Amino acid sequence: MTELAFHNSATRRREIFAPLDPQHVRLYVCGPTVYDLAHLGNARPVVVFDVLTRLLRRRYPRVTYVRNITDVDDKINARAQESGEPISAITARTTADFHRDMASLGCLPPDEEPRATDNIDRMVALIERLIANGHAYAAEGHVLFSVSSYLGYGALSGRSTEEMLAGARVEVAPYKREPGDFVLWKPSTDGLPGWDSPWGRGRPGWHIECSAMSWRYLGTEFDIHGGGHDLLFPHHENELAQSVCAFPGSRFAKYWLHNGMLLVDGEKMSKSLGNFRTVRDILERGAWAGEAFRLLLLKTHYRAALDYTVERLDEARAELDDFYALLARDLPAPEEDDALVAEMAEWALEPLADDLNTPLAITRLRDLRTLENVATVGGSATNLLSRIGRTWQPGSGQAAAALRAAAGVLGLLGTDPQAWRQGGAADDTAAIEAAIAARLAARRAKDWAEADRIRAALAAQGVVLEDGPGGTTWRRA
RNA sequence: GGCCCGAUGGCAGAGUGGUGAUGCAGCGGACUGCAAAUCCGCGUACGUCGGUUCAAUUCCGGCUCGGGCCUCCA
Repeated sequence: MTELAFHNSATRRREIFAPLDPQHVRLYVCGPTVYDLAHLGNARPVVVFDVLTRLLRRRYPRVTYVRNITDVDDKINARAQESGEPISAITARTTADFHRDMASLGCLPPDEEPRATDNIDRMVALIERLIANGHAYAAEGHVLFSVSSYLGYGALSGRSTEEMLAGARVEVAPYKREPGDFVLWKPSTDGLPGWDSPWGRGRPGWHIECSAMSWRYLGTEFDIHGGGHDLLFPHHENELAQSVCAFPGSRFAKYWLHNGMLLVDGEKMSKSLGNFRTVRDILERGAWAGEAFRLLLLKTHYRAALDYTVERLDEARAELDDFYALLARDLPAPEEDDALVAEMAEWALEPLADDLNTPLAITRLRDLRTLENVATVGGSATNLLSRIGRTWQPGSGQAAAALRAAAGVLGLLGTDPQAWRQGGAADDTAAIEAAIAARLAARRAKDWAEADRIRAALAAQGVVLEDGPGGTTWRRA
């Protein structure tokens, strides 16, 4: 099997993946701040790292995937103040919405999903270590990380302290020793969530929670840290600084993976810009929409920017229609250990080993589709086989089985094909079948006018007929 | 202003130092009573100016344009 290689943001180059413990791969991905519905941009890392995790699971005996829930944050506080809804209600509801939306996109839950508020003691312990190690200081109820105490600061995001100050947009506050120092702990007034600590009643800064939760579930060193590219600085830079300084000699994450931004009209989709569309908006388009959006995301390499349009969503849907048309056929099922099926599936997935090249893997899925169509419906795959350098002559059902297996690793094509094609209002199924039988009778009698009239009537109610060698099948448009 | 990334045919999007993926749309053919589905075939591309090379879309540099980060942000 081809060895895995990923682009490591920390070194800005492609590196062979060698886990710290080949028996147990560990990864941490930054999760949502639960104050509002997830937007399309929020969904990208969830889908991307879902595929990565599925890939790792089929190659390593054990994988632990941790993704946090940030349920203490000033944006949540602000939302509660605006709406009057209690914080706990907002975070509980938003977390449930997030789970539902991500499941609709075919994402499996992480192994651990810690909440920040359940790990305050860990954060306090971490901050105490940082103070003891001379990397943090308390001032006016705040605790700050001293950036100048850590020589490696800026290495991850590739910027020097001078460069960061050149922008001169860092917040200057009287309690800071240096402008670049960032908050680990801050005081809370009575109306705000707070926890008792050695520095008084307060709440954690944003960055410290990920350091605390990755430490708890994965230890001081683990394999992969993922997240959106916009988190590289300052969030991940600060996380790294905190963790390495709290545990001298440790390296924190070995590989840093960052997904590119999702754009709309050429601009980053974000809540602060107000140009976002929620996942829920997409899902409301129909039962097909979740998987179509997932395919849309995976048709672009994870590190590239992706411009979202509704046309692309429709295109992804049409492509899934074609895949499901094939899978809906009554095909013979190959043996469990069919060698050709395994070989074809492995070939289709091979591109994932090269920095998660999902677009190329999807191209190979299409090739498997053509091979199955040729085997089942007829035609020639000579040029296709020559292009891919293979001599496969799969029998009916073999390429389809490989397609199913390979697509499963991408989290695609898992829907029941009949449900995909004929889902929706189910109470007219008998009437449709009856109409098809009537049309068949008309065709036998060569009454083409009547046959076409029935077909047109069905089309008017959104039902498309397909006359195949095995009889007539139908789907909803 | 600083740092980073990108620029491929009508659209989307891989990849490669030399015989130019793939999908959608378009065109032609096979099949079909006619369609649909399916199969086969066709066309247009590598932002720009230089450099290296026998050979560059692919490597290097300048320029232009676009995006991201530097502040909450997936």
